[in-house]
Amino acid sequence: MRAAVRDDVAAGKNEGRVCTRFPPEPNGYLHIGHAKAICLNFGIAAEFSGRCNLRFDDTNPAKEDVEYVESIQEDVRWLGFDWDDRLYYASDYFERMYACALELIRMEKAYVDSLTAEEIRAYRGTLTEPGKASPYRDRSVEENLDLFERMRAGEFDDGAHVLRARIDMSSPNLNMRDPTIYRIRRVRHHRTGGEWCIYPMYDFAHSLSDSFEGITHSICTLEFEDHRPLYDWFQETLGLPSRSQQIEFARLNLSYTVMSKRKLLQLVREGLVGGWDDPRMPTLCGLRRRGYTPASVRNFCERIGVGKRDGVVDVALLEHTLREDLNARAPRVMAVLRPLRLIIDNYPADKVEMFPAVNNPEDPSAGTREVAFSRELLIEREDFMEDPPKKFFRLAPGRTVRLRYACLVTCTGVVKDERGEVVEVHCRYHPRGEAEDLPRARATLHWVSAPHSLPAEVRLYDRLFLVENPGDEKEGKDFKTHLNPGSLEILDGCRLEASLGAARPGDGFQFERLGYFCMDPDSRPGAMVFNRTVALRDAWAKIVRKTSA
RNA sequence: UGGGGCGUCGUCAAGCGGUAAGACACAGGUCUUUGGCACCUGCAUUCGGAGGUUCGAAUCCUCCCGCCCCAGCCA
Repeated sequence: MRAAVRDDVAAGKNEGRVCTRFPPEPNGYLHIGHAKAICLNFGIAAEFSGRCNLRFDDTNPAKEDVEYVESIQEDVRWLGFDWDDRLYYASDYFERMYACALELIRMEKAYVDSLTAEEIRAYRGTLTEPGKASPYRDRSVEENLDLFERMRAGEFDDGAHVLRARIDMSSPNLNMRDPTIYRIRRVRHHRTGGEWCIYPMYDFAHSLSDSFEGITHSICTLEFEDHRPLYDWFQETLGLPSRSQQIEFARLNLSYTVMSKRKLLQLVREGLVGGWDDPRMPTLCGLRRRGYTPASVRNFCERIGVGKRDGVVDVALLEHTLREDLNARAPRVMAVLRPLRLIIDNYPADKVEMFPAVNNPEDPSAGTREVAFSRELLIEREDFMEDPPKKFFRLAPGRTVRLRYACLVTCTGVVKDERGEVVEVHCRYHPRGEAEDLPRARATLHWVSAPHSLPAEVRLYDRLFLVENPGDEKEGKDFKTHLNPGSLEILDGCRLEASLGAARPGDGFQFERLGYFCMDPDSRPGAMVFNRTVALRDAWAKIVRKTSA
């Protein structure tokens, strides 16, 4: 891909100029598949010191809406790209396109067809049989001009006539069998209002728009490969001064998720997720709410490469670029998701100490903060086991562990409720001097001081689907049958260290030893909500998995 | 049985006639006040298959096999 562009530049094509465009249709939210296209178009332009335009392909008013043109701009900006003042709309070119259509009619390269949609389909032929000419194919230029002008004037109902390019009804490429280029749609357009009642089709509009904008490289996905001859035909036949090279690439597929607009829309419509920005969605707004950083998405797009092979990229790679970025910049903090009371018997009840804690070991400039320590602490329930297996080296009766940034403690006993459940762990701490003589603690636990901690709700997310390729609906299996019932787990009663009281929605942190979390916009004063962006890699979980398997 | 594409490690992906990069995943190990991070090691005698050309082929030729896309007045 880059090589092709490089060759064109080297060959002096377009005077070495490079101009690309990202052309979304404003009929849905952008997802990570679009991010690949965005990074490609803006990336190539930047690499060859060219320009990349943002152009809305708004030629089908029945499906489009301003809601989408706004969200799309927000998402592209969030990803970190800038189109300066080059924000365009295909609808801005309607008048010029109409003039081009008139021109095609005069050249006898287009005609008004009055067949019904069904008839046109029947006349088109099949994959193996050629199509046959419409009885209206040889209308005179005058009649075509008259009819087409009256189409624009609004004299006909939807579907009464269409304008077709006059190419070759027996072409083995179905796209060349006199494709429709204008249809009547008496629908208000979100930008042109009631000005038009005929709208151009994609192939015509896209080819012309690219030429009008001086696009040198028109990057699109594989399914348009068959359209390239038609794309070229419009520019050549009309003798447009600016020609562009269409280059195709394979769209992105991610394991354990779906990417088609139709399926994503279905998830939203049927309430299977909370909305377009549900943190489990692969939409850019969903990823943003989940806590993904723009850099992590960009790096991901960089690493997957670009080719014409359609495959499925492992989400593990996305998670890797995410952790890589978050590890470098997320402030560390201590939070306990499933609290277990830990009492330090030899620590005075009214004493409170402040210990300095490192904000980010990967970034010394992030500094330190103070965390409160007291007799009553809360630790993670899964960090204590009454009867630990061999490789478990966290807290257990008689065991000594380190409390991060604080001290060494040894478990002296437990308190159980009537059901035999451990509800309290008792320990003895080792003051400096004594601690040095102890054998090295094999584990370090995170904790919070019970009286100083803050309550919060934490939402744990997992992959939305249970199978690698849920979109593959062969054998009639609906993709929704693969939904993961455990993709969202809500934890209440979590306790956070006091410094989190200053967090704001969108802020991301590493909850030490647990994962990366970010504050959700659902948070209210006194009722914080955090989303788990991604868990830390977990060697212990791997051991558990292996020994139980 | 028409046309257009694509087949290199579990997953992406370099390679463009000179003897298989890299990343993720995976497996071991070192380090460690995060069982995180970092670091080290291992991981395709082989490039969908079979022939052929060549001193030499993943790269060129032939045939075969497999997968994807196209019959919207959607994009």
